[in-house]
Amino acid sequence: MAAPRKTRSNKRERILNAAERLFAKKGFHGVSVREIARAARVDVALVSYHVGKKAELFEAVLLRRAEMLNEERLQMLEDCIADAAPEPPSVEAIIDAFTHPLLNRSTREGRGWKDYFSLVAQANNNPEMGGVLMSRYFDPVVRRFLDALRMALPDCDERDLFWSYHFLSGALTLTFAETGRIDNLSGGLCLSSDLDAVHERLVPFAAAGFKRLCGLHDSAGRRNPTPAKNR
Amino acid sequence: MAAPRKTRSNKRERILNAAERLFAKKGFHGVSVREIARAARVDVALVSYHVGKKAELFEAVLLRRAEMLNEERLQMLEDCIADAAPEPPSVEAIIDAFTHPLLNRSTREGRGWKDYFSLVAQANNNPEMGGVLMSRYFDPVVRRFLDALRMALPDCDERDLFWSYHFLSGALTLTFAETGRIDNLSGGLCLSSDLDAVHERLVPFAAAGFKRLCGLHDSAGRRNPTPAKNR
DNA sequence: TCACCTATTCATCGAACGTTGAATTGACAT
DNA sequence: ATGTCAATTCAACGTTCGATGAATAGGTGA
Repeated sequence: MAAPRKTRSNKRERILNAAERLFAKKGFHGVSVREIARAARVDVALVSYHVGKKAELFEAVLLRRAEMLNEERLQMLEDCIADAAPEPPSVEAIIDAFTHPLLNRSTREGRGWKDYFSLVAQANNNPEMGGVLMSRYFDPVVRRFLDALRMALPDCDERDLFWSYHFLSGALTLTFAETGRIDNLSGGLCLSSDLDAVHERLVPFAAAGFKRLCGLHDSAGRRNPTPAKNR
Repeated sequence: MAAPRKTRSNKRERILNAAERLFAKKGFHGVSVREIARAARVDVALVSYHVGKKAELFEAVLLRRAEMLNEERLQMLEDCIADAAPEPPSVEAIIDAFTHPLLNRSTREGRGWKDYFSLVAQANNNPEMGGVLMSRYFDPVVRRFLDALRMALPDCDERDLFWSYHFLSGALTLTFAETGRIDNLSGGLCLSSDLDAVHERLVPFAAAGFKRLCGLHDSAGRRNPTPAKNR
């Protein structure tokens, strides 16, 4: 009974790991099942046997880490609410609870997580299935964060709140892609891989945006200065 | 001489249009050259003849609209600088000059532009070639905008500036993808396709972020409240 | 009219694709 | 030892892929 289960082999995990890495690098259609099997050092038929068709393999990869991730994010959110009680938590603290578990894992918990987030970044920007899959796996947690933000930003307009989250999601997503573009642009001063530098800046950046958009209800200066110019 | 050139047929354009639409929907590897040729109602060999290999086709699609886009954006930037002179322009005005030509074309100038921006969104988040291609086609313009932002935010830390632009780029990029995720999340209150609603909000949101991150140099409250907590 | 050049079609190449049925292995319970 | 069932291998299915060489069509200038 001390012996670990050896009956259920680890080949399914190997397949998921290889798929994660390759899907992250080349996208769903950019990798073949045979290539994944080769990378996992596994017969190609085992992919169908253990996971299913190619689309199911992709979803399995996406789901595997989403669960523990969502768990941790909800825990951090509850903690930050409890810490601030009976006051509502600050916008900064909420955004930190939202982003920290992601950025921290990506920098400190191995290649797998980096690949995973790169995969999520591509899926999130893919109109073919991105909206559906991301909604399915992450929106339940997002709704909880929006609830917290409503506490911190009372009487906030609902549309402003959703769009502000959308902007935060976009900034976070592009960060995960780690395309190296900012490395070029900044001449090496900033590095795509330096997610600590991102975290340090994304929280105040997004918090300022939320406050500006959702905070005040006098309309003065809130909207775009030249909105109706169709030029 | 009044007759338009008919010798150079329009089949190359038809190929680029079909490629634009299909690449936007399914990504580079998700579409076959044969599928593009079929959609363009053109023999498959004509794709090679007029454009070249598949990768060259993708770049041709990307390049085609980038040129006129960059031209317009630089013009708007110069205008907004001239309007404010001798004062530096506001951060809001600069960001508006950066985003307006994109969002406005996407909403008001036909399906082709919407597809194009969706394509850009996917390329920008693709680690395989995204960083390189985006840098090549858009970074020259971006550098000009960063120059203007340095005028509006004197003594701004360079890294803060680059990262702030990165966040703006991510927010803009996810908007272009139009995945429908925010439609689900908001229960139909917000629509991915409503880029006017985005523009109205993205400018103040990002401007507030830039000012918070790049504006003040007293360190109080600027950084993330819990930066070094490795969870 | 004829030669020329571009544009277009046709047919086909070898390779790789996703998936599956049938056969083989290996450990465990009876 | 024998039967059982999950895990694994092997071989092959029909399809589609990206690319190209050879043949054809069609307008233009000589």
